[in-house]
Amino acid sequence: MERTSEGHLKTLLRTQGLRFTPDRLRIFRALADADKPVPVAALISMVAQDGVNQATVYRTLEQFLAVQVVQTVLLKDGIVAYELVPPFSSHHHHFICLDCGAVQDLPAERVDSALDKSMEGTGLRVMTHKVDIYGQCEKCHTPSP
Amino acid sequence: MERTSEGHLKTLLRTQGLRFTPDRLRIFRALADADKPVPVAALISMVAQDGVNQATVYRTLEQFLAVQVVQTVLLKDGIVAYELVPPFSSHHHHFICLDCGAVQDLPAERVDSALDKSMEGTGLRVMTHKVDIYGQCEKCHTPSP
DNA sequence: TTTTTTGCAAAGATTTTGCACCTTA
DNA sequence: TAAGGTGCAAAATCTTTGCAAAAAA
Repeated sequence: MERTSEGHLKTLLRTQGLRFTPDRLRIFRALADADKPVPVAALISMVAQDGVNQATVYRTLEQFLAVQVVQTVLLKDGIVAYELVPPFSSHHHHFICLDCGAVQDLPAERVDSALDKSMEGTGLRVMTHKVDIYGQCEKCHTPSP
Repeated sequence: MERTSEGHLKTLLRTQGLRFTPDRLRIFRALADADKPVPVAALISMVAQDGVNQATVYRTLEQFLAVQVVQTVLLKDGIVAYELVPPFSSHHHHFICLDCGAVQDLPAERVDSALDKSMEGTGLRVMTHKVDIYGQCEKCHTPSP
């Protein structure tokens, strides 16, 4: 049986009563290739080359969000971007540079356990979380003329 | 000298070459009163009662964001909301219910220190961070017919 | 009095929709 | 062939702008 990420997408979509179509796969691949959060506008132009209509992108993102294929992330200046979530990508956190807007992934383990511990006994049922750290990346705080 | 939050806002705005106006104060108060992240649309209607124009809300949020009076937060379904940041509000994290969308603040200490530790030696200059935890609030996972 | 802010209403963008046609399962 | 998905273009929304009048410093 298929063990690829795309195979898993196919299974997941079908399980949810959705179809595995060429357009959906193209959108999925664009997100996988980008390997960082992508704003809708950027995603639209990325897949436009493959002939995917923008209405399809909006509709697909809504579905992907509903079935947990993607999640939204806030970039600098309040721009919303989309990225794949586990198991389509690794669980990680973000470092967002407030100067240049670059986003880099951070391994999540260290923070995760502290986070879990801090939620014990709250009566809240934790399903997932997002940690975004903001500051200056190396490039932006390195001395320059 | 003034020690109130509004006094501080006044000082901050002036320091940044911005003016302390009635409309800006109204918007600030609406956010303070809400005491939780407010989507733009909601903020617009809240202050509309006080006669604040919607263009003013957009312009003010942009300035408040620039001078760090507010920050953006992502609610369920990718809705962007605004909330005051320290020292205008306490530093905290969010718990967002994936069922009903309710947001509640969580004390931040426990996670913060783990977070700081995890960033040591990365070469990144941390300025702030956001931690959003998603799951089901008590109401939503309490047994019901 | 100088500089910024605001209102208004129009312009521009972004998203959503309806419906006929095409695909997947 | 039944249930979804997609394209298209219009409609509905949401945001931004220009400019003249009003307000802050």
